[in-house]
Amino acid sequence: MPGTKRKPGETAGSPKATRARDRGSSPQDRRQALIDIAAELFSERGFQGTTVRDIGQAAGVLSGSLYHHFASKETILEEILSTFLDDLLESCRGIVAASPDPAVALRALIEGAFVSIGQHKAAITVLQNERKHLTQFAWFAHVSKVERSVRRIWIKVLEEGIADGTFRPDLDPKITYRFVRDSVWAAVRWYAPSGTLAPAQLAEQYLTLLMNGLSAPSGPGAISMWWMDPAAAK
Amino acid sequence: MPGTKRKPGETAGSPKATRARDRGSSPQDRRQALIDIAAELFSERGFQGTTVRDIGQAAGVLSGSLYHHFASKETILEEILSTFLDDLLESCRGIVAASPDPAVALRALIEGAFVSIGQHKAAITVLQNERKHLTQFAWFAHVSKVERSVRRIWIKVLEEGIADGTFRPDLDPKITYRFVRDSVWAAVRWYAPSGTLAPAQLAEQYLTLLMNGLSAPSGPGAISMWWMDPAAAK
Amino acid sequence: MPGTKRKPGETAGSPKATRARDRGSSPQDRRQALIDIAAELFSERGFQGTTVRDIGQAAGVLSGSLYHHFASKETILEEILSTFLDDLLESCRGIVAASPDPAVALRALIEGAFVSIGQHKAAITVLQNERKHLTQFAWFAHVSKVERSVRRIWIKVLEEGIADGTFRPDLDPKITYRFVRDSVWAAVRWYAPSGTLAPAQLAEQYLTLLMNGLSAPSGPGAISMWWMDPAAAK
Amino acid sequence: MPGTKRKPGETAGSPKATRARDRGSSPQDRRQALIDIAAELFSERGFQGTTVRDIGQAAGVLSGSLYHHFASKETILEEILSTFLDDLLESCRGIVAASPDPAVALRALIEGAFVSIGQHKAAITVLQNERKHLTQFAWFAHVSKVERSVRRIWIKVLEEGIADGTFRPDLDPKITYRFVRDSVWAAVRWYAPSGTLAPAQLAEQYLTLLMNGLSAPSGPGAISMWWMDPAAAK
DNA sequence: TATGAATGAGGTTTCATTCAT
DNA sequence: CATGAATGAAACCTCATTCAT
Repeated sequence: MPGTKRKPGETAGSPKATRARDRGSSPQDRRQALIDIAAELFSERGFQGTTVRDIGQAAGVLSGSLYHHFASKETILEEILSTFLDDLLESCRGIVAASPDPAVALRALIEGAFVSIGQHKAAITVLQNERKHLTQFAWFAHVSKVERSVRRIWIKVLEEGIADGTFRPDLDPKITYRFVRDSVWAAVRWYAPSGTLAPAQLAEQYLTLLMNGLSAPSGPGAISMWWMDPAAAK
Repeated sequence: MPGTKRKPGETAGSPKATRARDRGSSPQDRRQALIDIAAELFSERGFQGTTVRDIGQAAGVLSGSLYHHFASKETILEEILSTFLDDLLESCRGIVAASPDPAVALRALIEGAFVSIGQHKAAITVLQNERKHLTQFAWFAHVSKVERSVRRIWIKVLEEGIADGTFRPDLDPKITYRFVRDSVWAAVRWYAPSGTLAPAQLAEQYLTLLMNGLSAPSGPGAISMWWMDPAAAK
Repeated sequence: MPGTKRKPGETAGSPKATRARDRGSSPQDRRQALIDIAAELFSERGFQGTTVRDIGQAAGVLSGSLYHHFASKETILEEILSTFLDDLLESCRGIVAASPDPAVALRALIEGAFVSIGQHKAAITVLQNERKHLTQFAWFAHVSKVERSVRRIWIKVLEEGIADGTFRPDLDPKITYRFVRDSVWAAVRWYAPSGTLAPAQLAEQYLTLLMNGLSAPSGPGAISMWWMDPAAAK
Repeated sequence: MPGTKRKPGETAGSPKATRARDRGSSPQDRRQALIDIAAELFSERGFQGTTVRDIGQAAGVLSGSLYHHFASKETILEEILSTFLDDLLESCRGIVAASPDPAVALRALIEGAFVSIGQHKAAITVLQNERKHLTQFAWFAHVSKVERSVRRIWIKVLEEGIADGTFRPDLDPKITYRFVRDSVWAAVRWYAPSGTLAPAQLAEQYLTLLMNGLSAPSGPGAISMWWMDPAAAK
């Protein structure tokens, strides 16, 4: 169709354009819907890689209209991250309050982290990918603070487990925490909860690996040390 | 308005301005030096978060001068990623060629991955954080291809280890590979090889955790299954 | 160097700066006005010789604002050329449909071409000067296609005129078409419709030359002045 | 071949690179060769559309090297245009000096113009396409001056032909000059002297058209008036 | 003479944000 | 609340030109 004039700038996408107005929901719901749309995009393209135009388009409004709901693009991210971390902290607190036993607590913490991948994919993705770039913002201090609270809970569980003989004593709780946290959350990049692998299955695989290690169980007391440097092990 | 002079938007950093021309290094070195500078910045601020002005400034030249050496900002990244993956593949191939034993091979693969954190920090960081945004570029196909080759090597080692009874048979090699890969490379975000923790120490901690699991070794035959779902375990 | 403010590289022309927002025209008009401004500049300085800053400045906005209306500088040109050629084709089709006689049709085609100089100066100028550089763009295919349609119409008229004995048979219609087309449109470079020479007068001069040639009519019954405007000729 | 490092910036094109040095010719010849190369590119891509890198590459040297031969890109163009116009003026002067008869002189002038298309394609192209942009340069005054001299010669021939009854008296010599000049030179855009159409043939077609007009010759005194508006002509 | 690294100005384009309607 | 036109800063990139080697 040559000769057809194109109109750039912004035009609210035709198919979704109606969605914007015929929503009988409360302003709070509208706001949350926008946050969810933005979160989806952030997790797909990154925070820097998502433009406010993208968000507006996905929501069926023009970019300028977003500023009636949020002070800035950053504000949206702030809300996404805060919600995630507040949820996470609450969940962690509930877990340790309910589970005096370190082993049980750790298991629940890990499962909870896996579950959060499904619920807070965007927040986890952005937090992993763009933390450095975000630390410059004042509001990020709150996020960091909550993160530290969560960290303290995990480390306390690990330390108690080591103290009471549940966990092996030759591990640094801080390093261990980072490994566990990172390896659980790294799954955010490839794990799609809607796929063939149920969250519980995935968690099971991971717990098996994490708790018993890769080595095949071999006769009682027969823990070999093959992974030590053979030369050094003589 | 002829005769009107506008303020230039960019000036080469004053103290280094003189250094720009009297650099006595070979042409190949200069190019590599620029790549290294860019890599450093990419790993700190991300690819999208680093401007060509930043790179130029860090190198003591104006941004335009970079285009004497590289066709585009993307080209620089391409070279960083290709170099990393080519190195990695070569290293992996050498390892499996030299280690017929799956256990020994796995150990070496993991150590090699840790070592690469120190050498290719930028590539690993960018690859983790901006993979999605990168797949749209044609050149990324090569990167993906090499990644798949590496993946095949790891999985083969895991499968062989399971087959010969070294590794526990109840793990999916593909999932296991992803966990191990992710948890090793996730360390790129916080691990500074120049710090107090030597790469070998870190690798040792990780191997301990990975091979034997978190559980403390307890008396002969006393492998409890506390981490199983308590409800299911009765 | 935080806190350092750099002089902006561009400022909307001061006297018109206020005009930018309170323009009361309809959206379509605004768009067309921008196209007209750009066309004027393109015809004066060429496409490559006109910067988007020039266009913005002439329109009283910053260059970036143009991208609210057009996807790129090229898009503006595309629209200018398409409009011209669509108009031209329509006009040619109307003429041949209304004039079964080749002689009458040719006269009308030439007059139409002269009139179009006044209406589509920019398009004709750019098309003549930068055709080669333009063929690399995909959208130019449409322009070329319409040009070929116009060409077919002209050549058909010439062929019919030769066939029925109106035009001299010793001319190649294709070459003749090119000469006529080029010599009419070449006038775009020096002809200003607002000057002392009215389009009709110019067309008349050209038709005199084209139809009878430079040679003075020598035979008996030599009719002079036939080319004058019939109305004015009494 | 992934992993292959690309080197942008400039590298003297490999196949032609040798041409640069093994030329045993005089510096004058070298200079002229560069001018010819530049002329070719200017006529293909326009002056603004040709970069000094393009010229250098076509000549097998780096762009910087051109500045040993010419003060600037503009200087090259200046030389191309001056040479053309000096040649043209000389040719025109020779023609009118040798042909006292206006009809013969005009014919020779036109033929000469056609021949010049083959010899000075670049100059004619650039002059047609970028005249406006060039008038701002001081050196262009010389070009304009010579152009005016040529114009004076043509117009004199036309005026003499009208005065002695050779050319029809109802034509404005100035307008006629422009038409003839433009329609001859417009052929530069599509006429390839190396093609199937010899320059002499083309000139013949054009002279036929120009001298006798499009109308088929019909019995003496039988000049029809078909081109008049039929409606108005009754 | 030629090279190659650099400059500096300026090009097109992007994008978060503002604001009158 | 939404629109749409605009801003202004900054992004990537180009290119004529310079100059030490």
